[in-house]
Amino acid sequence: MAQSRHKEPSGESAKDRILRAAEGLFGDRGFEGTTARAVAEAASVPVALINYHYGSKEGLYRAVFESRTPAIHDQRVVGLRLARSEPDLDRRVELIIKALIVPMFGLRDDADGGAFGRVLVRELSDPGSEERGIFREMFDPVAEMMIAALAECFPDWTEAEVAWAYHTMLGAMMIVMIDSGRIARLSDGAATSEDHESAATHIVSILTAGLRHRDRSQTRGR
Amino acid sequence: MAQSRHKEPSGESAKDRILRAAEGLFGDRGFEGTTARAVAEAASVPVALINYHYGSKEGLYRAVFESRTPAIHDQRVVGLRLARSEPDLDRRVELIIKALIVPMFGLRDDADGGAFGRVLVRELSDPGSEERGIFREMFDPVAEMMIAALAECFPDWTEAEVAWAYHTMLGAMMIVMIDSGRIARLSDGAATSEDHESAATHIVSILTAGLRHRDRSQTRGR
DNA sequence: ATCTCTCTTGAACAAGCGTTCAAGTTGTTT
DNA sequence: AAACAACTTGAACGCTTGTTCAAGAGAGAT
Repeated sequence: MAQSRHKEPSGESAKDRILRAAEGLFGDRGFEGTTARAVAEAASVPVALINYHYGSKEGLYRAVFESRTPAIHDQRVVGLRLARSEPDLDRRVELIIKALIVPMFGLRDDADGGAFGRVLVRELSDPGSEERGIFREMFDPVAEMMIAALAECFPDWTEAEVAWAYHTMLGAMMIVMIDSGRIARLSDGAATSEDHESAATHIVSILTAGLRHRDRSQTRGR
Repeated sequence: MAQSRHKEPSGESAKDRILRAAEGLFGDRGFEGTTARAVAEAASVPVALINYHYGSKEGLYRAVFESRTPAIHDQRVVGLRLARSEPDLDRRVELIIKALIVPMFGLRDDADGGAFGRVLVRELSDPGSEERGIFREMFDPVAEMMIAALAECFPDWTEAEVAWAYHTMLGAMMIVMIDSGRIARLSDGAATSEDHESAATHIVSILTAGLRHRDRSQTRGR
């Protein structure tokens, strides 16, 4: 039996319920805005259980990342391997962009509901993130792989050009992850971040064209 | 005399010192992560003065937006008017993108140090933002103008295509505003968000090409 | 039945939170 | 000089925060 020795009436351990509740609340209210008691109530457990299982509030926060990151990492690596097997460089660019974006948007399908995406962007927005080192540990390795793959597509680009290409992609992805209705409001419902499939199609098409056809006369050699 | 009737030994009133300190702290630690006492200490005033001048912590938060938004708004409107006077639609696109991005990056030059940019992205990431309505009040009107200007450049595009073009631009801008060193780290210093002029050049060139040359076969008529 | 180990519980802790209040200061007006 | 209004101050308020603690519950091993 993979689970603990205790009974699991609802099919989910208290420890897991805490993690799932925490993910949702960290996404909605941020790390500081989320109280241990709110997590406990959402998970239907006493507050003390959080510290028993995760040591501290920050321990719980890290656990949320550790629970979601590996799947995203793996999907990106697979997507990147697929992209590298495409000999046509123009089509390979599109596959690289998809390898970055699709695993992230896929989360919105899960029970997750996009909560982890919001947690992630919040962590990226926080200058204190550098101290915690979550991104350095969990995301920088894949990021370097993606940048390297991009550099192979454009052998004559400068390092800065490749770097900004990657971060432009990242930024475009971010806005879908954090949107909570403004995109739909501004477009009268014509576009919505909840339809991630459509969002991915639009963004990928713009980014792909942007990388393929960018004017380098101002940026080359800087 | 534009100032209060009291003496201004340091050339800046206590009320302004509070506002400036608050902007920095809200940017670094977020709304919930910033304590009234930290703001008071940074501004060298007693805590009580915050509530006297701004009513509450949230009142101070709104005041930060009210102090920065008008200048950005005006610069964007001017940039947009300039863009509309450009008859060549291909070149007009680039001017519209610059009208969005340049006023925002310009803040990094000021004593501001990019703090307001971080406050802004944090507010956008917060689902509670919809209740507060800061974006609806202060940013949606210009956003609608920019989307309309974009639609004029591409008369055959669907509403969704225009909407996603705008939000892709917005996302790319965001990542520069919130970066606190990761871009430089991942590129070994070849790219840095502190050099906003270079950042703007790179991002504008990618976005301009992305809008001009995007493949619409997947998005047209959806 | 007893022991042991893991998990769970409610109560308590000190520290910090945003806000309020009455008293004091300062420059202007009467 | 007395009254006034705007601003500043330090202390205090009630409340919430993350964390700790000792006691209890439940299942497998002896």
